[in-house]
This record gives sequence, C-alpha cells and structure tokens, in this order.
Amino acid sequence: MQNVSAPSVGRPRSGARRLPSASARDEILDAAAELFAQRGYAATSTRLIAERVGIRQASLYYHFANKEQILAELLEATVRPSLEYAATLADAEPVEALHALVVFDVGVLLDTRWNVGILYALPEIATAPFARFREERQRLRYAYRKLVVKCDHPEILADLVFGLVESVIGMRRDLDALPGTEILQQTVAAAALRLIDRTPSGPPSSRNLSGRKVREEQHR
Amino acid sequence: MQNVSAPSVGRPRSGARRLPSASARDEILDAAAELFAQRGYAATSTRLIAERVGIRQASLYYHFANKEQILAELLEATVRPSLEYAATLADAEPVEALHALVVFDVGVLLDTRWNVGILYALPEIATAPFARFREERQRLRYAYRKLVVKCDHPEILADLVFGLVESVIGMRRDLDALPGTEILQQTVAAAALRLIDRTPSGPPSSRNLSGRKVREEQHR
DNA sequence: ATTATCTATAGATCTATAGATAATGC
DNA sequence: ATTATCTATAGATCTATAGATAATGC
Repeated sequence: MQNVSAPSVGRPRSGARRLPSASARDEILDAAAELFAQRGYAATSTRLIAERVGIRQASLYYHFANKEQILAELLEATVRPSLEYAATLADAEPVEALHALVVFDVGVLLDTRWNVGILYALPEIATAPFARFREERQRLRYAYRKLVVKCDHPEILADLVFGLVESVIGMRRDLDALPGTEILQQTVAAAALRLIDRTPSGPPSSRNLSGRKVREEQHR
Repeated sequence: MQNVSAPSVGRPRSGARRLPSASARDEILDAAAELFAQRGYAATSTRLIAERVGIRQASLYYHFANKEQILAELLEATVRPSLEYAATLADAEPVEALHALVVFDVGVLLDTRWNVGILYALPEIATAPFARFREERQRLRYAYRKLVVKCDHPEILADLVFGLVESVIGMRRDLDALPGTEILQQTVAAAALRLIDRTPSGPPSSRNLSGRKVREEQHR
C-alpha cells in the first residue's frame, strides 16, 4: 500500500496531525465525518473541523472549495460501496441477492469509523450541492426494489426493507450497547426476508407463517 | 372548541397572520416545524421563522425563551401521542397490541401537517435541552420491546420494528408519491408481524402458543 | 394597566479570500 | 519553483436583550 503519510513539503502545521498516516484531505474528511454525524452540518463550523485536524480554519480551503464539498464527498463515499455491490447482484436469484445486499449494507453502516449513515438524514442534503448523492441513493433504493418481487405491495415492501436496513443507523446512534455486526447482519437479513414474505394469497408456503387477521385500529 | 384566534390586544403585527385562527405561539410552532423539517435546526434562523409567522425576529422571544425551546416543544408534542397510546395497550394481547401500536404510530407520522418525524434524527437533539424528549422516545422504544416476545432476538427485533415504523418518515421525505395512510398503516403493521415471526428453526406448531390467530384467507 | 408587538443594536459568531511564509524539490 | 500551510480580515450573518409603542381592558 502506498504511503500517503504526512508530506514534509509545505509550511509545517500549527498543531499535531489527527491521523499521522493519512493525507490532509483524508484527515479533514475524517474529522468532518465525526462532527457532522455528532452535531450536524450547519452546527459544525469550519473552524472546529480545522481544529480537530490540527490546522487553521483557512487551510481547509486549500483542499476543498467550500464546506459543502466536504459533506458531498462523505455522502458519496458512503453510498457508493453498497451501490457497486448491488450492481454485482444483477443476475443472482432475487431472494438470495436481497439477503446478500442487506448483509453487505448493514455491514457498511455498522463498520464505518463514524456513524456516517446519519448524514443521509441531514436536512441539508435536500439542497443542490448534494444532488449527485441523492441520485446515487435513489439508485440503491431501486436496486432493493428490483430484488423484491412476487409479493402484494412490492414497492412498498422494498422501501420498507430499505428503511429496515437503514434503521441500524438509528440503533448505532441511540443504543448504548449494540449487538455485534455479524449478529445484526444476519438478524436484519433474515427479518427482511420474512418481511417480504407473501401474504396468504400466495401459494402454500413450506412455512406456516404470514397471514393473520388482527382487528383494525384507527389512529387518533 | 375554544377560539384562540388572533387576539386584538397588543401592538398590531407588521405582516399578515400565518394561521388566522391559531395563537401566536402555535403559529410559531407551525412555521418552525415546517422549516426545521425542511432545512434543519441550525440552518433555520429565528429571523426566517418570524418572517413566516408575519412578525419581527425579536417578537419570537415574547413567546419562547430561546430557539431551543421551540424545537423541544415540537419534539415532545410529536412523540407524546404515541407514548400515551402505548400506555393504553398494557393489558392487551402482545401481537394485537403491537399491530395496533404500529398502525397508530404510522398514522401519526404520516398525518401530521409537516413531516416532523424528521426532527427525531436531527443531530442537535443529542444536546442537553432535549433530554426530556430523548427519554420519552426511549420509553416508546421500550413499549415496542414489551410487545415483542417469544422470538429469537426479541430486543433486536423490537428495535427493528421501531425502525421499520420510523422508516415511513424517510419515505414521506424521499418519495414523490406516497401510498395512502391506510394502506401504509396496514402494510407496515403486517410487515412488522411477519418480521417478528420465528424463523423456521422454531418448533413446528409453536406459533399458536403466541396466541396469534391462525391463518385466514384474505381477499386479494 | 396589560399585552403583544415593534425598532435598534450589542456581541458573537461564521465562511471564504488575499497574501505572506516555511518547508521541500529541482 | 512548488507545496501546504499560516495570519489577517471583509462582509455577512445570527441570537438575544433593552426599551419604545400601539392596541385593548378596566
């Protein structure tokens, strides 16, 4: 692996390096990921990011055109692995492919150094600089939809599976103790398959589940 | 119902009322809900909220001690109905109660004037002023956990159901066309019940032990 | 007299640009 | 000469407070 560590060219930093073996650019992305996920985008000042990196605020602008570009890169880097993985599943049997995609996606969301999935829900991503990210995430949603077939409301159920997978972001944020990645991957994937199981209108299943009638409730 | 409309006492406003039949306080909450959900908390200035209400920025402070108080009230008002409803289900049969709670909760999240569920994911709620909201939401999570029993990983599955329900927030935010509330309520509730079903490894006839009704045919 | 607004502003930010400087590379 | 930082700062905010004012209520 190539060594991109602390270049000795350029004026020395005022502070210590955040990640001695990483490029300045990656140090900035790492600090921003931590802070954006913890405090939000608008609530994180460029000054604070710089402080965590060990440089002055203005020095950020040597590496990024503006604050938005930092978030855009983080977002795209987070969704892209799952999107690329989904592309490899095009020809696989749908149910097995769905299981695999869920396992992969949950793994990505749980094993990143910071809980960057939180960034997906930042209200700021609705703005123009993040259009590309929104498109890529939409494509991932469609990948899920292609794998959920032969059930009563395939699109709704696919979107629910999509939401189910991303619910691990909230668990990672809200729970003190999280189950291990492996357990959660298998549990969520199995839950997703049960979730898309056909309702009683389908052919007799080998499993005697699905289909029950419960009294209807009105909310409010 | 009491008429709290536009009091004629006090100096007149510079702009037109936002909600002519509501109190100034409720108008502020309504404008803030729209803006916080759309643009985030930190990215929404008190000046913009005031503008949407039809008053001057400083006038907000006659009704709220600070900006945080506005968000705190919105958050608590959103989670409280579901929490109160959950309390009424204490003695009900777990599976039916879970179905009912999901239906209710999805209904609340879909039928609010603004998609305030988005506020749950704002990174700012991790700070001190929102401790009470966090506690109440945690109690709602426990209500779900109490209703998910007799399955392999009850706590994980309960949290997944919790996440599944809240995934309608993201659907409402991201999708151009949303299914009707009724459809989504029933689909999510049914999906939740399938989700908590035991995997095939369980004993064959154990399903009826949970008190669930056996399969009934459902019209297409 | 009380209420609900208004105007004005202090003081604290915050982002991004301009230009200087301290290293290495050639 | 090039690179990656630094210092300094312009200009645009933003929140919250102080005190004035224009209504109604008594």
